[in-house]
Amino acid sequence: MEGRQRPTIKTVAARAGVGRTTVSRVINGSELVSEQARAAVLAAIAELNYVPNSVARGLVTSRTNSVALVIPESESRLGSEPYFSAVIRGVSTALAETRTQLQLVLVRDQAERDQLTESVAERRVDGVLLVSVHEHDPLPGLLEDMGLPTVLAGRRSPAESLSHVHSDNAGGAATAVSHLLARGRRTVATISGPLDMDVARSRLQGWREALEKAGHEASERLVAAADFTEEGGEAAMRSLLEQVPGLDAVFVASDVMAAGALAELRRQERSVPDDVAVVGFDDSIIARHTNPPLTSVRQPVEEIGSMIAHILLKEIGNPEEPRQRVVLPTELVVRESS
Amino acid sequence: MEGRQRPTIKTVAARAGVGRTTVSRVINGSELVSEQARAAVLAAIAELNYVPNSVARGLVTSRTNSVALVIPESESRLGSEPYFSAVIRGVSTALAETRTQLQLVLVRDQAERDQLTESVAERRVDGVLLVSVHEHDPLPGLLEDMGLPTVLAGRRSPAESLSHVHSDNAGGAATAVSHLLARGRRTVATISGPLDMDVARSRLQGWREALEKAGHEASERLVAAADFTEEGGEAAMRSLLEQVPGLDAVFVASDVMAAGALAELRRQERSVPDDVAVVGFDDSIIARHTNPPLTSVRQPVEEIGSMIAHILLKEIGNPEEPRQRVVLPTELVVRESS
DNA sequence: AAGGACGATGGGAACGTACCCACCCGGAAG
DNA sequence: CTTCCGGGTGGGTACGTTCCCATCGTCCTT
Repeated sequence: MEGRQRPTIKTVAARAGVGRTTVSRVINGSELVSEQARAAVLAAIAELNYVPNSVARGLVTSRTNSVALVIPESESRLGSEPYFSAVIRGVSTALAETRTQLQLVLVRDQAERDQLTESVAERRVDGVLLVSVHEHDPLPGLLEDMGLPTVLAGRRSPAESLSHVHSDNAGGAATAVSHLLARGRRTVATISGPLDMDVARSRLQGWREALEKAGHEASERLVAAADFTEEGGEAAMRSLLEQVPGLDAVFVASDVMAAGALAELRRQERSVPDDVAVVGFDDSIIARHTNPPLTSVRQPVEEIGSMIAHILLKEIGNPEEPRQRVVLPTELVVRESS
Repeated sequence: MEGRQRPTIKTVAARAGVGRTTVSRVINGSELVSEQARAAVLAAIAELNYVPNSVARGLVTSRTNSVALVIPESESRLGSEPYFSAVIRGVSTALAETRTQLQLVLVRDQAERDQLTESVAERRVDGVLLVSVHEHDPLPGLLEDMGLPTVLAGRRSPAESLSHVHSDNAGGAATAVSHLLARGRRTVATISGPLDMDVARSRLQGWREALEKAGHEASERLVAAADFTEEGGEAAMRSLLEQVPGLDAVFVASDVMAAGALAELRRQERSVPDDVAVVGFDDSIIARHTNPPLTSVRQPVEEIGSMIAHILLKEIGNPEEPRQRVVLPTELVVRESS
């Protein structure tokens, strides 16, 4: 009794005393079927415990009802960045409504990247969600050329041609810097992300604009770029303190880097916020637990996730759908570090 | 030129001047094909840029080359617990070697649970990985009945019948408690996880054994159960301090709960570690950032992930494979909270 | 020199579904 | 009473692959 064959549409048809097509119509909710036939089919389905074979269906419809979420990051980041988890949650929520499967693809090295493009070429997914894109990443263009619906969380550049969703990075950064200035800080440095990422450039731009608007000079000496890791933040803070010993505030483009910066400040016995005020970005879990708790720019990450999923589903449904660019607002959460 | 049809195996066969079967043989690495034919086929594949259609293949082989990773948790946990991210990384690493796709399924409510069982019934995956199982979770049994290869991270109970991998929870907890006793603590309380989870019971058991081995009484008054959340940890700490005001140490069954406990201790102006020593479990990123940094039991989470994936792949390859139970060692990481 | 044996090959069938199209039948319109 | 129309129905076919089996040489054995 164990290995019983799964019933097929043919079994159901025989049981219900109708043709295969009628069963198919009932399953797919067609109107052109009599009440009587529908009832018979439904009963047969229930009795036989029939479930349509989605692979066979996919073969004929050439749809897989699954999308890939691609996270192209070095190993260290998925672990430390709650950002990715939140995106995953949002995507999963949006997808759950439409019975679309989520394929998670972590791309860490060239081998995994090749595998991804091959998997995409095999048409195992109907569309692709891309997170954390770098400026010269070949993947988005590749997907675009293949005609596969693609939506980005973030963008390669302000001229991004694919649909994308991101938060108001420049605005959030500017708010953070204005907040620091409003508290009387004079010399606001910044630790930026990798400058081949638009998200890093935008936050840097926000810092610059806020300073200039307030009549300060946004000197290059006040900028240190890092790589969104804790160690990177630490090293950047060290370098800033060397370059500009008199700084009294720093806007850090991510909480994880800010945690590193705080560690370095502590090591150099600079008190936070008395000597140096610090503001992070993301308002991730870490922000609440640093010493002192970190003021941070909150971005609606989960919403970004659900929104890219929604847009992708729409583009899968209709490839002619116009591309969308969505910007979501940020919010400053003030804690004790500033 | 945009919407060109993808080449099929038939196109390739015609191009190479051979039959479909020969092409299929070349693709699947069969030995029974002449060098000459193989070369012709390979050339045709390259020229046409042919990629096999995995859906069609799946239809006949009834294999999808994808496995599901099911994370059945309330929304709050995937975000806060680096545990899940680490498992995902490990699984992804192991799967990448074999070109197996990873379907991520977040199960948060009944609707998503129904969808999961349906998706499994549709045979869209070759096997299932289950994380964070509760004692009376119906899902593992359901999967077992369906004959679908299933491997757990953790176990429902010590009598778990499915293959599973977990860390030495009891041993890790005992080490933590012994460490506290060795530092001269007299009254070691504990905050446990939900007692319908084996992982929580095992850690509680480790606490109990270590106390008894040292000649202390493991009184029930020293135990407060929480739900692995920060707020839960906070409330549990509060209740312990009410019950046992004289406690001088607490072993907390997760870092996230420990962070909550630290917050409550701070509020009640108990100094850590001077008045109360605290040890957590997981050695997650949070442990390094609490105030003070948290002593914690490290478990090899990423390794758990890659191991469950490996075992699952083996069972998919051969369903007769004997069930495995793997226990991985833990390690105490001492920081300033103890 | 004839009979196997074995490597190489290709055609047919099957996997389970959706869709095209032809068919049947009853009621409304002429 | 015939004709037409359209709702309801089911058989044939296609989707792209793998596997079974039959066929065809060629080389080795007796």
